[in-house]
Parts: sequence; structure tokens; C-alpha cells
Amino acid sequence: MVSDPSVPSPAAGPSVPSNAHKMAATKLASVSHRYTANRRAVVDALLALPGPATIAEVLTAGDGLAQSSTYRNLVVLEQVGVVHRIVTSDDHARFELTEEITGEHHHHLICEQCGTIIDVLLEPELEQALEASLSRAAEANGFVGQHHRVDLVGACQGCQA
Amino acid sequence: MVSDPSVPSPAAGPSVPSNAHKMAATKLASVSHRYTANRRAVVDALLALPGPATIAEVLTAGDGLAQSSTYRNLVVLEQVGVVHRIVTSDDHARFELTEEITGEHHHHLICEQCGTIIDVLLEPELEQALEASLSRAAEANGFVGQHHRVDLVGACQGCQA
DNA sequence: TTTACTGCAAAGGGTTTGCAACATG
DNA sequence: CATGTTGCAAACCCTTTGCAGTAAA
Repeated sequence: MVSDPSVPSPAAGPSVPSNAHKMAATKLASVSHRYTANRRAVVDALLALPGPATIAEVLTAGDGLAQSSTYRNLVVLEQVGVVHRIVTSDDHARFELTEEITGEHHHHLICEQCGTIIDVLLEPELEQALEASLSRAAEANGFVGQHHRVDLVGACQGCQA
Repeated sequence: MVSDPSVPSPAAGPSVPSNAHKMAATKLASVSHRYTANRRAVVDALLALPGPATIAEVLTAGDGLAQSSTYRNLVVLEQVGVVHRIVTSDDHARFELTEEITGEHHHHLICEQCGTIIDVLLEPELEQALEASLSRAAEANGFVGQHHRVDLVGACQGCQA
């Protein structure tokens, strides 16, 4: 139950951030890429921002990052599994750290007006049932599933008429 | 169960198409817009195509449709609730008729390689549980939900290495 | 000293829009 | 005849890329 305080919060625990950098460095090194100050700044920005962030938000949080380099770094970080790109009907792509980095599986409330995305958790039993059902659907269609995605599309608090 | 033949197929039944045009015309008329031959051609294309279609596919199926007018018509049809726009990481947006028009609620298998989307059904009990859980999550965040979305991202039959 | 990374500026490309002509209610 | 629609071509804008210089292994 999402509003149940006994369920872990979507916010990363205090021990995660320090490991995030190590994991990112390791993942990059495994393909002979470097964990530069710019890339660390991107990861720091994503750790600091409350949810999936636009490039503009990353650039603002990152202070002095070049746009093109940041786009390029996000591509690299996505390829090695550090960052996940989210595309909605909004004009801007949004980025978040992967579940592998944050150590938590979550879903999204997406505001149709302003594109804001809020992280939420679902009950473990529901996740399992969903996973099982999607596996059957995939198999029936010769499809190999990698991960599922659940979104609730609607209006955030600020955008309700 | 998706592979269970007792569950209705995602393919629209034979009675749906004839109503689709009437519903589209009604929805458009309610805001003083017209159900022109071009718009009917777009709806026909979406009825004929197996799943969510790109503009290129709509234009091909529609034969002679101008790209800009089709984009504009898709916007109008989306606004009145006839068409639903799907944006993935793929470069092209995809369009399908709304559940209100087709009369069926479904989800998607999305191929990460080629962007192909396949429609699938989930068990009603699972849908209900999901709906209930998402409602709680929405309420806890001051969010008003309109519809949910479930995708399984992976590789389609043709794109498996 | 080889290979990866950076930043600027320019190009790319799906989608949108201005405008004048057309068609529908 | 007032208003919605069409199609061409041009503009938009987020994102990507060429290139020359810099920095890390």
C-alpha cells in the first residue's frame, strides 16, 4: 500500500548515494569508459532531484555542464545501465537513475498537463501477479520481456483545473 | 490469462468498426468539428492496422493523405477522444483508437529495438487490483488519475539476437 | 601516446504552423 | 457566408553530431 508508512519510501536511503558513484564507475570501467567529473555531476544531479528530471533540470543542478556533453553522457550512462530515459507525450525526455543503482523498483504518476512525474510503489504481491501475467502475454506473442512499466496518467496537484 | 482463448481477443469485433465512425462523427460534432473524408480515412487506417501505427503507416494505408493535415487531424481526433497517441523511446509517435472507440482495454508489449507495439490483455482481477492500488497512490500524492498504462518492454520475435 | 572526453557551433529530423484556397454546415 | 479544413512549404525545437582541443589511462 503506497500510503502505508511500513512500506519503504521511494526516496533513496542514505547509504545508496555513496554506492551509486562506485557502481557507476565500475559499470563505465567495464567498457573502458571513464567516470569523469561531468558524469559524476550528472549522477549527483539525479540523486538530488526528487524524480525523473529533464535535461534543463540536470543542467541547472549541475552548474556549468555543457548541454551537448550532458546529452552525450546521458547516452553513455544509459548504455551501461546507470541512467534510464523516460519519454512521455511531453516535449522533453526525462532521466532517472536505474533501479539497479537505486535498489528500488517503482512506478510513475505522470501529469498530462505539465509532464511532472512522481515515483510511487506498488504492493509486492501485485508486482508479482503483474510480472507473471505479462510473462504469459510475452510468451504467447514470441516476445522476450525485459522490464515492465506501470504509469498512472492524470493531473498533478498543481495542474488540477 | 492472455493465452487463454476464452478471453476476448484484442482484435476489434466485427460490430465495432461501423460504430467507430458514428462515434467519431458525434464526438467531433459536439465541438463543431467535421468528420471529413480525410478524418474517416485516418480512422479506417487505424481500424485496419494491427496495432498502434506510425504516421508513415497511416499515410500509406490512407493513400493520398497529406502529412501535415494528417498530423493536424490526429491532434483533433486525440482532443475529442477518438485517437490515443503513444510515445516511446522510438523516434516516431504511434497512434491507436481509444478504448472508448474500440470498447476494449488492453496493454502493450513494446520492442526496444524496432519500436513495434503488440496489444495484449490482462486478467480482469489483476486490472482491478492495479486500479485500486494506483488510486491509493494517486490520492496519497494529491494526484487525480485518468487512466493507467502497463507496458512490457523487451524484444519482439524479429529483433531477438 | 593512445583513446576517451569536452564544448562550441552547426546540422538533423519528426512535428508544427502560416497562409491562401477550398469545402462544409 | 461564416467557419472549419486542406496542402504546400517553411519554421520549430529538442536532440544529435563534426570537429578541434583537452585530459585521463
